[in-house]
Amino acid sequence: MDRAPTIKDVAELAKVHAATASRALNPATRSMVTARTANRVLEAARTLGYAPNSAARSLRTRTSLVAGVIIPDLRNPMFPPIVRGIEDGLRAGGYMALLGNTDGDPARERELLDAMRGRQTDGFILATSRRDSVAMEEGGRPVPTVLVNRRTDAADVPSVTADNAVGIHALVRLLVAAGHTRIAHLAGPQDLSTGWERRRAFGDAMSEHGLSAERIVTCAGFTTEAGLEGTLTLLDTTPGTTAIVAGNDLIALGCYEALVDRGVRCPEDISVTGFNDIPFPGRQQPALTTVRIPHYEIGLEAARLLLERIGNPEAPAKRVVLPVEVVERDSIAPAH
Amino acid sequence: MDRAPTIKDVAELAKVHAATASRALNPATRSMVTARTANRVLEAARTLGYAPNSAARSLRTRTSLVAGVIIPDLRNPMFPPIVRGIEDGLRAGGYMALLGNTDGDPARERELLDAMRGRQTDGFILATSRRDSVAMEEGGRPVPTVLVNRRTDAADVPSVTADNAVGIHALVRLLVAAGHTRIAHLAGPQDLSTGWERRRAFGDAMSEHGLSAERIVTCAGFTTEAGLEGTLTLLDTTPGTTAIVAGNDLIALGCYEALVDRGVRCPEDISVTGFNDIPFPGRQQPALTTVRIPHYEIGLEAARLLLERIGNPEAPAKRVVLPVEVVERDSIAPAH
DNA sequence: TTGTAAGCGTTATCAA
DNA sequence: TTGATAACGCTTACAA
Repeated sequence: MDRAPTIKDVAELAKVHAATASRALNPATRSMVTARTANRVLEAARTLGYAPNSAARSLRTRTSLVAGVIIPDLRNPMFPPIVRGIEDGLRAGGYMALLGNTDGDPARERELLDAMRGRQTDGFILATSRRDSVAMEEGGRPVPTVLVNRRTDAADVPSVTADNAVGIHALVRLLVAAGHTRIAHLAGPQDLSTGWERRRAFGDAMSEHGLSAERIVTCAGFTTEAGLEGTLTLLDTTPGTTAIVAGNDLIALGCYEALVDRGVRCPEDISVTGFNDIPFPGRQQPALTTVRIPHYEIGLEAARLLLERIGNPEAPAKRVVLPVEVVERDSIAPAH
Repeated sequence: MDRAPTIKDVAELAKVHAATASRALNPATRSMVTARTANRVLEAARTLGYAPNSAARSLRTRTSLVAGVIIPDLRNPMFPPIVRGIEDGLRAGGYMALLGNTDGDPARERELLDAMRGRQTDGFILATSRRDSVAMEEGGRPVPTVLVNRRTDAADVPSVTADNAVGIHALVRLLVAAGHTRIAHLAGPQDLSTGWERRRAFGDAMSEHGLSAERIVTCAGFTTEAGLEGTLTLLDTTPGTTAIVAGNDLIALGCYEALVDRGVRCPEDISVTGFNDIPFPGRQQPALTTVRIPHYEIGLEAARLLLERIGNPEAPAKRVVLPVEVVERDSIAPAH
């Protein structure tokens, strides 16, 4: 045998027709066949080491058992555990993941999406959506899609996100308990749900404590550089700030740098908090108080949702929100 | 149009036969067609938003433009940059990556390999090979495969690895320059090329400096736990050790823990070095002197090699070794 | 240069 | 319950 065995080879060995072999091989149709022939076919398949040709199957059934997973950059420590969760979740349904990075470039995202659809991908898990992104469709039918970590304003696409509001409320509570009142927020980009929800939650949390949320600077991105810039602006425009709630851990890191530049001590002069609890390259000084989000579980749940969605594309879109947990470290000190 | 456009739709719109459309669409065969018709077809394809059905193409051509990438665990910080490099390298050849994690389980690896082969994967990039792993074949023909980071003893499979020998030599030179002579090695598993090559290089480097490499303990794995265990054994069996060359960064981290347990100070009492320069979760104390390997480039080069291999499976197997760089931090002190 | 036709391996429909 | 047959969309001899 110098080529992979086909279902015809199996059928021949089992002395049945290819169609019968197909029925015997597929668990869903196995009941259409007598147990005896089913066994003969299975046995033949085993001895030949038969594996179905998925290209042929895809062509015929119009499904591929492959899902596209699109993220900004795998090197962002947010994503490896999420992607791992996705992979494990997909595996449970016999699916595999086709992975693509966009570096945040919408054009690149389009390309990837097109290329993956051309490859008969059955659905997508996207970590790249913006608040105004719209649901994909193909010939009037929605393409099964699940958003992960970020979501759109429109509620028509299923999503799995962390509980941003609860996380921010907990951080603000911690700061208030430490005596802070002049608390600022380094917001993330407002076209991303994460940036927007956290900013909104910050406003809500402040008013709950009878404080006004006026010390807000919006950063250009969820990056260290943007965090540095944002902090400098913040220090220049809102004197008296004693605590900063950063939009995420990277912004908090940039904040650390800016504080050092300006000779401001953390946490003695200004307390700082992050969000996400990503593993840091190298040392953080001081260790950052932040909100841990369940990265792996977010991915796992997203995969489950996608499998559901593929099974029933018309079902209402679930929006799953997973609980978070505050991790107290050394970046908060009592207000002076 | 309630279904994706096929090449027939394109042909119809361009008023040519499907075969002609196919020739016009494929850059390799475009010269068989007049420029005028080629343009008409391309134009028609664009207006319809045509994307070729890859299942049909795969079925016909027996290639899928998909490569399988198999790693132990994406959450190991070694792998994200490697995988990202792979993806970028594959993209250059129009390929995409199907990703799978094995958690180091050979059975799981077999499953993945089979599942991916069933999906017509054109080749594999494996980060999971052991020294005694054998080249895969299918019907007598080798399955195009490239090994990353680890390789087999047999030289018949292409691989891309970091220069383990140079890295270890540089570390030993650093320690010797700091006055150390009683230098120990916490070796990684000897069935992995990384563990074996580093151990061998340690022996060579020591003799080059006229020192004997007798203080060696082999750890059960490249993990923090194994590093802790190994260090305890080392301290118990080889008194007088003033420096430890750990098999990788995780082993070094375990070493740190063991030293703290035993009340030994690092680097004052014992100097420690790592390998890989992975981004650490949280803080390391003291910052680890280690060898940085070019993760991204390793992945990129592996992808290039795979594309070459797919193009010409019979060509001799290249074994690419990429240069490394020592990163001096705070975990080495002068010998007392 | 273009059209015709066959076939890749599977599964769904229809008939026996 | 099983077999025959057609079709999925594409590429490639071969013929025109």
